[in-house]
Amino acid sequence: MRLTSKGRYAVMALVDLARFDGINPVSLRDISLRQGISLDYLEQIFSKLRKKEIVQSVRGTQGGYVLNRKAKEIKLTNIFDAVDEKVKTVQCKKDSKKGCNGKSTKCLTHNLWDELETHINNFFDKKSLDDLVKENFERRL
Amino acid sequence: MRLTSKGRYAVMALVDLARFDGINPVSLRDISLRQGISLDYLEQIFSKLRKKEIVQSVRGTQGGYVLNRKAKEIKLTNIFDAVDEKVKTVQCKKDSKKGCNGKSTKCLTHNLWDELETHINNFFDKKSLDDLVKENFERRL
DNA sequence: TATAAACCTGACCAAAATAGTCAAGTATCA
DNA sequence: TGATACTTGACTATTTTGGTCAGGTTTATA
Repeated sequence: MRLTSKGRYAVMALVDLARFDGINPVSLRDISLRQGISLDYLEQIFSKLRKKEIVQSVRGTQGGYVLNRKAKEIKLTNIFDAVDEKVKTVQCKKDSKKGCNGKSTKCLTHNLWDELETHINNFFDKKSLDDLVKENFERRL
Repeated sequence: MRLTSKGRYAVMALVDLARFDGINPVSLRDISLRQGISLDYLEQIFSKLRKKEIVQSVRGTQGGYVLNRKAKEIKLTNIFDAVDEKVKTVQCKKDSKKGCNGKSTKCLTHNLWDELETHINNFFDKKSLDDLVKENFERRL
């Protein structure tokens, strides 16, 4: 099981951006340089974040992106959801015609994976962007 | 983030096997048929489980596999570990020469991923094979 | 002791997902 | 009217996954 870069990058970029929340837009170029993430890739990611109304774009010179909601109200769940980073434990859910592995019944461990998903999602539901910014800020003192 | 089949199959197969714990060896052929997992793939998986002393093989006719420890003492962590299913959230750890993304410092979200790993591993540490067998048995009543 | 059942090993491979790059725009501020 | 920055979509190399295939070896039992 692994977390993909897309999800990680999205969170990193948003933490970077959140530090300037309310001050001025942050350009992707700056984020790219500071976080070491390819600009082109960031654009793909921010396009999705914008569609899900997590950020707002500001065009033109001195433009960039700003948060569309308070950092406290942006949960990691929202971010992962926006960039299609999902916690997938079983395929069975995809085509509900079949059970698991083509059987008509649930596989022996079906409930387990459900539990695990819930467990992980709980973690993401609790954490807000604001939490991350604060943690990071405290660490620097 | 997704869980790979290898980890899932390993757990499914072991739950299947654990139901006959102490009675007689279970052949991979039987598990393959019951769980709908390719025999060849099961062999790969059980080879790893045996090396980590989670199961023991019984050769010859009527042979198969048996648990090498009590089901209660086999945690999911052990199983995942055996089949190289790891919870990987950050790459940074791999080459400790660099920080994250080639920076000399930890990335803004490094602690977050560490926390997440711990959170997930806690879940796996608590669950034993025995728990799963019981849950499954109760569900059938 | 022959043979079939079952384990064991390693090489190989196709498909999917990932992690981007590249190109060609459009909008807007200064 | 540039320069800056967002916007979009197509494309691609690499890696991982999820197996298959071939050719063994070992051992119980008839």
